[in-house]
Amino acid sequence: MKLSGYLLKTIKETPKDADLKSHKLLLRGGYIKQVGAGIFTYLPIAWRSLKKIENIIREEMDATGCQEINMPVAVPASLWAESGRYESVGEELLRFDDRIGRKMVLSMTHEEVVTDLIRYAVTSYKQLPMKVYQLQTKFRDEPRVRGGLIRVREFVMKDAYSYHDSYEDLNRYYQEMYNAYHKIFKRCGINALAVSSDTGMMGGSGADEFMAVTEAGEDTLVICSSCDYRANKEVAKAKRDYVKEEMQPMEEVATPGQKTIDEVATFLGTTAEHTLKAVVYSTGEELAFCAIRGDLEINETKLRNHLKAKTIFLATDEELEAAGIVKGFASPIGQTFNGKKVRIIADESAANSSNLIAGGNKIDVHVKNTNFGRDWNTDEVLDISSVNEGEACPCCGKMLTVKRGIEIGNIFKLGTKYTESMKCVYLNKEGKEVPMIMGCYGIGVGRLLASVLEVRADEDKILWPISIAPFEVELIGLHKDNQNNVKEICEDIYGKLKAAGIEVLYDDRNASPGFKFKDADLIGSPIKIALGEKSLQNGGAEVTVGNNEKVMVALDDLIDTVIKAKAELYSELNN
RNA sequence: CGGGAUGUGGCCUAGUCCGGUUCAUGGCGUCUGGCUUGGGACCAGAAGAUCGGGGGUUCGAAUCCCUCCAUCCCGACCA
Repeated sequence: MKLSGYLLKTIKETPKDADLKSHKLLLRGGYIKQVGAGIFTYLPIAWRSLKKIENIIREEMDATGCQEINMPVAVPASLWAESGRYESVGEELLRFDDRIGRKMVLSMTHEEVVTDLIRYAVTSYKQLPMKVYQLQTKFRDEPRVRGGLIRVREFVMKDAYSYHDSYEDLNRYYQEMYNAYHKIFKRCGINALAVSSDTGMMGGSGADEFMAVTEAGEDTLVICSSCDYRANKEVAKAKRDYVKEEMQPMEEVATPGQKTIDEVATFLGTTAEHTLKAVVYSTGEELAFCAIRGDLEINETKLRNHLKAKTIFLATDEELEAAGIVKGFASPIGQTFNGKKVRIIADESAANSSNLIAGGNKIDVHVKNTNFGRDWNTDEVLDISSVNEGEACPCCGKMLTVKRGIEIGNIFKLGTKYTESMKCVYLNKEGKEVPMIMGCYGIGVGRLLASVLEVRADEDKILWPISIAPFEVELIGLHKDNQNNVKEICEDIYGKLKAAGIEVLYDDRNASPGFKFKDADLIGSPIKIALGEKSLQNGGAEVTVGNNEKVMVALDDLIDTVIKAKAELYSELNN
């Protein structure tokens, strides 16, 4: 490809809307053009990279026996009604009516459509397992887009779905996918970290997320410094020692104006971990009165899952008042909640610690030496706490560390959530009708592209892994009006590179050298050839491979040198 | 949806508090001509803006007020 006439528009100044490194680079390099919030056009260089990522994914999916299909974006709402998600999913599912008033949705994921296909096409255990995938546009009306391609509303996703006749087989294939994912990301130049995760709106029994570790990430990861324990903070656990001692008699103390945990602890000359904190959440339908040790925080994901609620939020002052809860001085002890039904939920930390200082349920009063079981009680004791950096690993007890990550892929064990509701059944060996057992597996293609930049790029320079570079090689022609045949020589080299099966972008424009070099820094080819009068005087062309120093290569050796460098760059990625 | 911010030629930006000689500054980019080819050259000329939209106050509005919209950031949410 020659750069003259190529649809590329680089810019010097960073558009003010961009904040993240990847976003700035993608805009400056002319990879993407924003059309609306979270909606982008991809220019040729971006599209080339995306296609390469897609092909890597294809190869690895095919290798697991997954078959490529294509499903529609606009689908009848009735399918989503079958699974129940037409109602249960929020406004990120874009719903609309077609011309004769039929309810439609823009697919944000395809469990319903694919399950509709499988229940039609697969009816016997002899056909299982069945695995399909697609690379296709998703639309999600995200409440908040973020960071260029990191979080968008319309994007291409690889989504794969597998159907099995047993959990053993699902687990086996899940592991195969797990391995394939690592391979895909590695081939794209990223060492992804797999973490245990929440199943969210997908439902099901287990899930892992693949994370690109970077400060720009939206997710918080809890990672053991010693063993293999890794989890999204949403589900992470910690091993905690609780203070167990002989129960002392309860004692009311005046704590005028001391509302927060820290204030109370300081006022009474102790520390937050000897206190009991009450936090009240609402689902909109019921209140959850949560008791947790004062130094810990509620993990809203854990709580929401336990409550089986779509959303939860801190109870409003009105809700608290109606239930007779005294803000700042509340505790589960002797609560009547004005007769209202309020669930008391105890974090393990609160239920297992002795002699905690709790609220007195009266203004300016706290109570010392409160104990679960003796002074208050509930059937709902579980872990609803957030893990903090430095706590002990639940597996090995060593220190946990915290990092940020971008979720570039995820895999779910769905079980029978969709196959039951949509009657996706097969006949087993006994001739009995049974729902299939399902898994699903996603990768955000554009997000992966942006993540590669977040992880690998400099502030103003891109160096793509060769596997996903828009062009493997850029030939920078430094010539003016073909003086001393420099242009002819470049054309010749360009032709030979192409003939050797190398993807080369030839900068043949009539621009200044500085201009071309700056553009090359943004196009990010891992192999760059600078060829001009000066290099010819020095014996040939300058070749720069990756981050290495540039080397002078005689023209006769140039093609071989590039072929060799290319092979080495690929093998580094594949190991 | 809550909090914050911003909106001025294609891009970045001055002017906005304190209305009026700037009915709009400068740079980048674009176009024409010249010159130039090793890190975003130079010279000359040109095109390009109803100052996000609407309404209001005023003799007069980019500037003040109301309202709507859009975009970004934080939070909520997120297969």
